[in-house]
Amino acid sequence: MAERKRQVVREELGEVALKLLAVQGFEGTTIEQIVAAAGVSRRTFFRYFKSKEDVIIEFLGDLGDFMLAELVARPVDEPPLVALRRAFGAAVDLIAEFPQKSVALARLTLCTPVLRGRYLDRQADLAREMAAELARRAGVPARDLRLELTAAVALTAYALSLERWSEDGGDTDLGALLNEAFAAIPGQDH
Amino acid sequence: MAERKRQVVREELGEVALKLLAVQGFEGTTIEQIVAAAGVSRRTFFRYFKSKEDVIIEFLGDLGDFMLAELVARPVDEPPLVALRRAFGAAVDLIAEFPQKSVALARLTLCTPVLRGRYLDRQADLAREMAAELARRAGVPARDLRLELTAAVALTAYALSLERWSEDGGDTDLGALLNEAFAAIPGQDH
DNA sequence: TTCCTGGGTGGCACTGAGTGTCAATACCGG
DNA sequence: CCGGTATTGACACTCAGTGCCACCCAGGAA
Repeated sequence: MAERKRQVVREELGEVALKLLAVQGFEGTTIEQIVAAAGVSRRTFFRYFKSKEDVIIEFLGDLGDFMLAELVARPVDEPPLVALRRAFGAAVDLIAEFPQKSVALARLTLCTPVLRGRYLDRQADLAREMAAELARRAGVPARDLRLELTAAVALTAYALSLERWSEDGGDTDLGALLNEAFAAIPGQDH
Repeated sequence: MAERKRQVVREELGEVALKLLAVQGFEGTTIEQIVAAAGVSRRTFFRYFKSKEDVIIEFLGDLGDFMLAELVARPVDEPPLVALRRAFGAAVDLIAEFPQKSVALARLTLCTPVLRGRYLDRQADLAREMAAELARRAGVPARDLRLELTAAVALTAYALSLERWSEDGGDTDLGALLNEAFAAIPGQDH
């Protein structure tokens, strides 16, 4: 009951914030403006989000968790790059369901230094976790150099696709971009 | 003349700051403490550094510029990954000249979220610039997917080496770690 | 109905980063 | 010794983020 209300306030705050941030830019928008538009106090904002960045970044966190879960769900006999591509494909489908919101989010993240930093940080973390999962599947010890590099290059391919997609304004087919980027990864034909 | 003095103050400020930050951590150290130890005013600090982060990050920026210059200086007929490995090797030699300072810098950067974000941001930028240089050498249009992925994976190999090296406290041979990491990059044998 | 208890909220004051402004000062050539 | 330029310090300000406390408003117990 009270839990429902919390979720509603949180989503409302997130929506209002994204709208303002997308229009005025990250640095150009103060928390004061966000909470005024949402009708809550400044103090309450910080009860829902650790920082201004977190309003935007939490979407990325959720998406990362989703991608990792998809990877875990892939059959164990798939080669690493195939499993990664399919896992990312599922995430891409999720993104494509809300193209306008995703583009706004991506644009804001990519052109705001502090957000881009947090995004890349999360990506590096994800690469580590994915490499660990790939190691588990392959039955080799964690922190395998090859697998860490594989996860990193796959995530870079994904990031490049997303970047170009958001530059195009979300018009092109993100799934196709992803496949193209994965096809450009060297050393997977043997 | 006055230019000399500026450089002296800047270096003194940088040294004092690094010492304090390494001991107390990034968040745990205030600008107040740094300027008190350096004997200048808070305002003056911000005349030399754009932000607290910049005291640390500027070293990374210089190193990145150096690596890029080394890459440009490599013979054009070297394959991309070889040219990158050699360029990084030169940077590694530079790092190995000041192991204690480099380890402090690396540790601080890697375990402070906001600094790690800036570092990764810089690394992504560098990957883009290096890919552009590789494209120029190869005579292909810029923004080549393969080359961007190559640059990104090479920088990841470098970053992984640096990470393990700093975890070891700088005891191991960073150059050897780098070669090992590059050897683990898939798809370079043909 | 009354009490009272707990989660959510707003107000307030505080720290710390970062910026603009201005007066003072130090240093240089003439 | 003097005038101009660059550096500095001091002060005031904005904004992010945090701690604290009083308040309010449900819902359960007497």
